[in-house]
Amino acid sequence: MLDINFIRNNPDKIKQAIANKHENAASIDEILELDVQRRSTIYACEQLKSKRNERSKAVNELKKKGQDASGIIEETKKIGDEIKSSEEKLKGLESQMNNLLLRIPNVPSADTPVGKDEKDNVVVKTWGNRKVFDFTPLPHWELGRILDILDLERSSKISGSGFILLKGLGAKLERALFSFMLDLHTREHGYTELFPPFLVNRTAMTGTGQLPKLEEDMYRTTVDDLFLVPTAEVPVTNIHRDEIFSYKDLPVYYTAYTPCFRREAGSYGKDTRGIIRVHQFNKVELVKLVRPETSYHELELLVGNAEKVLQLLGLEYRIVKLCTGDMSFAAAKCYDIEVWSPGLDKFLEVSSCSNFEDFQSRRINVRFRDEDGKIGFVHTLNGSGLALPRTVIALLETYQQKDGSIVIPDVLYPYMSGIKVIDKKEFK
RNA sequence: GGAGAGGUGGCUGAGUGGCUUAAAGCGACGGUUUGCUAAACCGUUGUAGGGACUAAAUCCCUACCCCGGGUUCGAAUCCCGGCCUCUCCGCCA
Repeated sequence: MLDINFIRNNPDKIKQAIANKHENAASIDEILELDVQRRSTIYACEQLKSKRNERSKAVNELKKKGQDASGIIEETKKIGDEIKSSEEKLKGLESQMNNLLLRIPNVPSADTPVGKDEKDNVVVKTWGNRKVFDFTPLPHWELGRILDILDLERSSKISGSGFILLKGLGAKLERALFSFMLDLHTREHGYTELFPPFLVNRTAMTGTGQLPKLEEDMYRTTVDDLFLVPTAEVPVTNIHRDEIFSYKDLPVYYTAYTPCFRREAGSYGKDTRGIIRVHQFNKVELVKLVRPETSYHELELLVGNAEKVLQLLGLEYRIVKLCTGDMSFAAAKCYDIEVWSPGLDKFLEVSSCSNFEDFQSRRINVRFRDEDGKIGFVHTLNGSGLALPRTVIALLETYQQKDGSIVIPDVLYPYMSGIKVIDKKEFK
C-alpha cells in the first residue's frame, strides 16, 4: 500500500507508474477526492468529541456540588447523536478509500526498464556454459517415465492434472534438493530457518499483497476462510506484523521450505507438459526485513544467494531484470533467475527476487526505531532460493546420459546417501 | 467439543462508572556522584490520526487498556458478540 501523503504530493508520478505497470490509474483522483472529504470529516468529528468531553466534565463538577445538571445532559445527548452520524460517515469514507488504496500497485524503482511484457526485460548476467550432447537430450517427463521416478498419470488419478507424484530416487532427490538449499542458506548466507504453517488467514494474504487482487488464484478452505500458502513469503513476511524493531535487530534474514499451492487460474493450456507449471510445488524461500537505505544492496545480495544454488549444482542460468509491465503488483524492483533446460531448449524461471520497499510493511505495519528514536517502515524483500520443479527439470535434463540415467552433482551426494547416479535397474 | 479462568504500556502488575493525565515496580535512556564498574539519587519514557504553517521543531485536539457493537452526559471499568491464551475433562496423530 502506498502512503496517502505520498499520493497527495505526487499524484502524477503515481499515475505514470501505474500506467507503466499496465494497471488502472483512474482511482487516484477518486482517492484524492475521498481524502479531502475524509479529513474534513475527521476535523468536524473531533471538534464534537472535544465539546462532549468538556460537557461531561462540567456535569461531574455540578454533581459534586450537588447541583442540577439535567440541562447540560440533555444538550450533550444531542452532541452524542451528531458524533454518531459523523463517525458513520467517516467509516464509510475510510473503507472506500482503503479499498481503492489496496488495489494501487507499487511504484517501480527508477532503474526499472519501462516496458510492456517479458520481451522488454533485460538480461543482466549469464552464467555457465551450454551443455553439449552427443545425442538428443530428452525432456524431463521422458526421463521421469523411463527411470520411474515421476508418475504423472497416477498423480492425476488422485488429484488431477498439475500435480506431481515422485517415486523412489525421484522423491529422494526432491528431499535432497531442499535440504541442500536450506543448509546452504543457513550455514553460508546467514539466514534463520523457519518452518511456518501452510494455511494462513485472510489478513496475512492481504498483508503481502496476494489479496484482494489474486483471490481466484488461491486455494481457500471455505469453512474456516484459510488459504493454502502460494509461497512461504506469506507466512514468513507476516510474522512480525504490528511490531517495531530496534535498529539493532535489523536486518532480519529468514529462509523457509514450504509447499506452494496455486490454482494457476487463467493459465490453462500453457506449459502443460511435464512439471513446468503445477498446482503444488516445493520451494525454499528467502525473506529479508531491512533498513530502507540498505534495501537495494540487500536485493543484490539476495540474488547472489539464490544464484549460488545453481552454481553449486552446475546449472547454466541467466538473470533478467524485469520491466515495469512484467513486474508483480507489489514489487518496486525485480530480478528473475532463469535456468537452462536442455530438453525443452529454453530458459525456465526458478526464482523471482524482489524489493518491495515499504509497500508490504505499510500493509502489515512493520516498523523500526532508528538510533535517534525515529520510527519508520522497514523494507521487505524476498526471492526463491529456489523453486524445486524447474530446478529438477534442469538437473535431470542437464545431467542425463545417453542411456537415460542421471548423474548426481557432487554437492548432493551427502543428501542422497552417497548415491551418484539415478538409473533404472534394467540399464545395469 | 465441554467446564472454568484470563487478555491493561517494552515487561510484571494495580485499577467495580467521573479524583486516571492508567498507580507501583522492573527495564531502557539522560544527568549527578565516581579512578573504572556497580550502587545510590534526580529526571525522562508509547502509538496513530487531525489541526495550528509550506517544511522542521513545537504546541493544541482526538483516538487507542485484545477486536467489534451497545448502555451512559461520561466506559479500561457495565452489557452483548467475536478472536486469542491458560487450566481441567473428552476426542485424537
